[in-house]
Amino acid sequence: MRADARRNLGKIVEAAAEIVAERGVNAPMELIAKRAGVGVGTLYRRFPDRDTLIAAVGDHYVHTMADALNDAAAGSGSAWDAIRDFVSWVAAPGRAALSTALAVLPEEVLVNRTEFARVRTSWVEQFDALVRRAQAEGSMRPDVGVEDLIHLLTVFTCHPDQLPAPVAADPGRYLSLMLDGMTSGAATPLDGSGA
Amino acid sequence: MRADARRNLGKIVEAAAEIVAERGVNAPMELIAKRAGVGVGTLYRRFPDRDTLIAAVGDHYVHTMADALNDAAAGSGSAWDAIRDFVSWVAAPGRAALSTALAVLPEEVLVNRTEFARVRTSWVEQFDALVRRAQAEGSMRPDVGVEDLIHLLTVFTCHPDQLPAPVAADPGRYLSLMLDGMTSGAATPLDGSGA
DNA sequence: ACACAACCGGAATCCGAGATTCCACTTAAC
DNA sequence: GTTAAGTGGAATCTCGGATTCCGGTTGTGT
Repeated sequence: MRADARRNLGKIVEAAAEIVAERGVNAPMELIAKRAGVGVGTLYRRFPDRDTLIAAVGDHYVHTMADALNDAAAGSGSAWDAIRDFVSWVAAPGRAALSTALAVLPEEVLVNRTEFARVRTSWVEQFDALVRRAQAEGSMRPDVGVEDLIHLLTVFTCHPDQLPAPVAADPGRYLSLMLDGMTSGAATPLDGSGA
Repeated sequence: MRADARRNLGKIVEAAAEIVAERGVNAPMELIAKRAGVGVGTLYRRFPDRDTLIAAVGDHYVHTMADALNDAAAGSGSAWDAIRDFVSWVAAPGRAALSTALAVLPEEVLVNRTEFARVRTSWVEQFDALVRRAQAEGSMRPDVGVEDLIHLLTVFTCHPDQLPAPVAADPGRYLSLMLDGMTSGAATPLDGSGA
């Protein structure tokens, strides 16, 4: 493979990640090509069909998440703090919000994608461990689980188009509210002014 | 206007409300017609364009909300209880969840719709009063407002397609979590098993 | 019961967004 | 300098959905 071809491949996956985050799994291929600065032809040569491309995006995404979770967990604070850190990392503005997009993926797309499945599973496990740790600490209420956390993350990080504008503009505020709902103790103050 | 025509008109608005809740403001007209049990022709005769129809749906919707809020507020409990009641009413399964759909409406559609604007404004005001009352009671934290409540309601009641399946399946769970995040006191137990 | 205007349903037609193909033109690599 | 890999994007094909139109119905007044 020629050097420039490899370079383009990278640009395409990156662009696809952005566009998918913005417009969902069915975003026009042409948009992706444009964002990547290549022609549609190039896109199709590299990824014969949409699924292949999406799968590549999935791989990329799940790795990013795993790394971020690792970082958060490695911090010195409590498990709860780690969770809070990770959540706000995910909710940071400008961060590609692929979760929702990928969440609706039909299973077929990821079948045989062992790499993706492997990384994701281990990510969930690690996240789950963190949650249990936080619950053991007594800082998180016991009647919620990782799944709840993941779902909420998914909801609040999905693209602006899907969300009421004010929520999209400040997902962190609402995520924080939700986290407060998950503590066993008192609420912490929010960022904004409060309506 | 003939009696059957009037009857159809009602069926159409009702069907439109359902479909819009399910598929958003841009749902195929044909679906609406089918749901209403009429032909597309009939639909177009009554509502020359999509906007007219959507506006009608908006009127209908805002009235429903206003009534529900009244009922909740009229109850004997605390303001906070009233809020909780109203929120769960909105989140009840099967309830048409139009808010998100209508939220993305371009302003033009509702301009000149004085009826809609009037009812909505008064709804918001009443809701706001309730919130302030709850805050005065000390049961609701002071750094959130009606708008937050409305936004969150919007998020969790929007159509399944827009939401991760688990959230769509049990919006009440998440709504409850969010309400807990809004109390000044401790968290209350959730319905489900917890992940 | 009759006449007729208001109504109906839905087939037929029209339209635009986006997928996919194809090939003349570039350019990295040796 | 040669050439095979790589490129962009116009042209074509598809399909979902909007909108129109009209022959057939059905309330309604007499």
